[in-house]
This record gives sequence, structure tokens and C-alpha cells, in this order.
Amino acid sequence: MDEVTNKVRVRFAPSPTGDLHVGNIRTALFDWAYARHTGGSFIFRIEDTDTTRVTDEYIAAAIDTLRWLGLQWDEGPEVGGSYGPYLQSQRLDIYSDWAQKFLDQKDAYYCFCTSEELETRREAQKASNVAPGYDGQCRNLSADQIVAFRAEGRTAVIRMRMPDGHTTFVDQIRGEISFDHKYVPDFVLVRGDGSPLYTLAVAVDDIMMKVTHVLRGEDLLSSTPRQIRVYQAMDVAIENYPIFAHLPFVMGQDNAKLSKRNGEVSIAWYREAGYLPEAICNYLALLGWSPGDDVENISMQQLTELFTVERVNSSPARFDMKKLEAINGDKIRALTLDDFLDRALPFLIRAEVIEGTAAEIQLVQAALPIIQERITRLNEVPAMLKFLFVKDFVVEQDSVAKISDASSKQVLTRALDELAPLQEWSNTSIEAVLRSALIEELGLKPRIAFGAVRISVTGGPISPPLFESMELLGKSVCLARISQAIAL
RNA sequence: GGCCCCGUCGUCUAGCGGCCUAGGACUCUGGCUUCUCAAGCCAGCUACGAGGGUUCGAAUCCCUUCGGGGCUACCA
Repeated sequence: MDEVTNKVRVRFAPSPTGDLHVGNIRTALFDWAYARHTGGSFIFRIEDTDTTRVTDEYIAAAIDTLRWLGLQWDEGPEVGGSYGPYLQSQRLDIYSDWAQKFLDQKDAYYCFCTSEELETRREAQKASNVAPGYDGQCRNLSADQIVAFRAEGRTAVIRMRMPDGHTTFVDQIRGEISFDHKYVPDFVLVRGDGSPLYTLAVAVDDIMMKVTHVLRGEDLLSSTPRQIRVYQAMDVAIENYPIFAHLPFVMGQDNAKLSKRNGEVSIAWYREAGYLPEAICNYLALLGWSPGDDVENISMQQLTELFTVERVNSSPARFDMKKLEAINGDKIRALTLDDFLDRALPFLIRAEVIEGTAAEIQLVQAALPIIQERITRLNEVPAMLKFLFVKDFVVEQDSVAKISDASSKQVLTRALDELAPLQEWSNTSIEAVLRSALIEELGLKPRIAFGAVRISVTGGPISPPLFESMELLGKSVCLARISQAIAL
């Protein structure tokens, strides 16, 4: 807890070396949910200390993605906060001050070993079956030796001294975990060019930003002793260490980590494919966590109410696109008409089915109710409604044969005759007329008779409900299309 | 190799010593409904990795083993 406000402070601190992916977002979601559940603060921090891999575009994309998902942060980029700046690249002075302090305290030391030298020695260690890791060569350099190395033109990294002993901490998800320092070698805090590494920045920031809970991926579990070592060097009281909780992985179809090869990882992809942010969050929440009872379809609000770290699983979960789709379909069906319209419009415009005129929007609004329970992703909307807007209507190639036979012609001709004089053009009147003529009088099976009409009017064998579709299309267009089909 | 983490239906999970002949969801299969496609409803298939203990009793506790994963960078 923050000793002043007694409030929980959780941070999501991605390193934007690419688009945020499913695993990142699951972590962000849990961070956010935990902060909201406890009434604490959700802090968003950008870990951009690796300047060779992080780009401004990725940072902007990360901000955009989090916004889109509705994971509003209380402190961080664009919103500020009392412990900023929240981009590590803007906190460089802070890190070098601490590094200097560690040097002065002899907790850290200059190391002049080159990458090549380190590499050769590591190989040797492996060959002789010794645990690879820094061997301590530069641990106790004299002032003269340092001068000599500098004279050689060598640059130095700043390395943290790992004392003998062990580090034990309680992970909220996994329980007590202990690491013998024999397996935690001295690690680099500052690069040869003076820039800080994650190992330094993450620990300094979590302390200085008064972070109380660190919920992050389990890949960082074994780096925890190093963070704790930095806390000690910073002279932080143990009760002010953040509480750690290492979240299980989200994995791909095979049991490797989720990656491009076995399922889409980029959240941007899901957004374009028409997944709803609340569906993504709902599904992701179920990966590694569950509300406990048999409820699965929950709102963001319910998630914040129900989420506790105690209920987070320790075992990895496989990402299942099928289940995401099922939840997405549920969420789409639950949308109000206005909301559905707002979300569907961009997809229709992007697919160039409509331009966005008032008349078009009005027709879309009228049509959405009949497709709402038929789609599972928003990007299916354009194909579903295309028949209502297409300028040069033609029957799909594969379907032409299905309405070219004599009996189909008879059905269509009869339908045209019955519909032409119809006064009231509504789905009920259209159905009544066609049913009585085609089914009762001609004695046809509904699927045969209506199938032919469907193809002639919508262009294909699969469409929204026929009579509603015809009502939306309007009388003159329907008659024209049926005539056109008869002439095929 | 070493260290660390993990192990219930195909998948996500419920289960925290007796309520479990293991429940739910997704998937799959069959059926109902039906103007196509969906949606909805009903039914069915399928799991405690293995072996030892502890206990009157174990999916639940302990040990071993096997399997999977992470880390082992001047990445995070």
C-alpha cells in the first residue's frame, strides 16, 4: 500500500517493440481490473529504454489500443500524474543518479568486459558445465586498473553486485518463491553508452511511482530477485516493496507462446476483424481467471467488481479463437440498435458498401435488426447488407443455374404476378401473398419456392430473412430484380 | 545443462479432504424449430499425466517420476 494514501497502485508497463498483443492486453486488463476493484490507481508507463527496438509509432499505437479497449488509466501518457514523466526515455537523469549512488555505495561497479569476451567466457562455462553468468572479473577493480582500462579505450557498463545468499518473496499467485544468488549473476544496470536497462528502470520507477502491486507476465518471474536487489540498494524498507503476482502465459494453438504463426496476436487485427473491445476483454478475462461460479458472459463493470488476484490461475492458458467468436456474437446480439449502428457504420463505409449519406444510414438502421443475430463479427455486416445498396445488381455466378430451370421460372413468374398489384408493401403482406400462391396453390415446398425468390432478389442462397429483406429493398427494386432473374 | 514455474474434458475452467458415479462454457455430434443462414431449445461424446504414500476417505495433502513452459543478454 502507498504509505501516504493507503491506496493500491498498479501499473501496466509495456515495452512497445511492436503492436500490443493478446498477452500484453490480458496483463493490462488484469492490472486495470485490480486497480478498479480496489478503488486504486491504474498507472500506464512506457518502458522504452531499448531505443533500438521501441518506436514512436508503437508507443502511439499502444496508447490508442488501450483507449479503444476502454482501459482508462489514471496516470500515464497524455493524462499526466504526480509521479511522471511516464515515459522512461524522459527519466534518464533519475536512473543515472541512482546508478551513481549505487556505485558510490559499492553496490554496483564498473565492468569493462566486452560483449565478445563475455561471450567466449560463457561458452567456456557451458562447456565445463558451470552455470553460465557473469563470472565477477571486474568486481574488485582497483582505481589503477580502471584507469588502465579507460586508457585502452574501453567503455564500461555499470553492473550490480549480487551478494551471496538468496532472495525469497511471496508471489500472490504462486506462493513463496526463493532464488539462490548462485543462480542470479551480477547484472548490468547501465549500458556502455550510459543508457539504463530495464533491470534498473523498472525497479527505480516502481519504487518512485509508489507502485504497490506488480501484476505481470510470468516470464519476468525469474528477474524478480534482481528488482529486489535494486530496492535494497535504494534503501527501501521491505514493507514498501511492491507485492508481486506473476500471471500465467497466454499460449497459441500448439503449446508454444502465442505468436504470429499460430493465431493472430496483434490487437489491431482483432479490431479490424470486427471484434468488440468488450468481447475481447471478456474473453481474455477468462484466460487465467474465472469469476468462480458458472457465469462467463460479464460486463467490464462486473469484471471490476468480481476481479481478485486470489482467483487468478497459475497455469498457462491456450488462446481459443472459437470461444472468442462465440462471446463476440453474444456481445453483438446484446447491443442496442444505436450502438450497433455506430459500430457497424465504419465497416460498411470502409468496405465501400455505403458512402455514409443520411438515407443510407437510415436504411442500414432499418436493416440491422434482421442481421444482428446472424453475425459473429462486425466485418460480416458489409457482405450481409450489400444487396440493399449494390448499384449494378447481378445474381451470384454459382446461383444462376439454381433459378434457370423451368420450375424456378414458373415460381418467379407467379411471384412477380402476385407482387405487382400488392398495395401494402410489408413483410407480412409479402409473405401472405407468396405463401398462398406458391406454397398453397402451387404446392411447392417453402425452401424451394422461397429459395428461388431469395436468389433472384438478394443474389444468393443465403440472406437475411426474405420477406423483411424484400420490404427493405422496396417494391420497385424487388419487381425489377425478379424480372431480371426470369430473363436470365 | 542449471535455476524457477506449471499439469482436471479437444480448449477455457469449477473444485481448495467427504456435497464428485467430477459441474459449467466453447468446440464437435445428433435432434427439435424453420423461408436460407443464423439464433434458440434438447440430448450426447470426452478429463483429474503416471507411480507411491498420508487418511476411515484424495482431483484436493506429501514424495517421486514424466511432460510442458520460462529464464539463463549491454531485450523486456
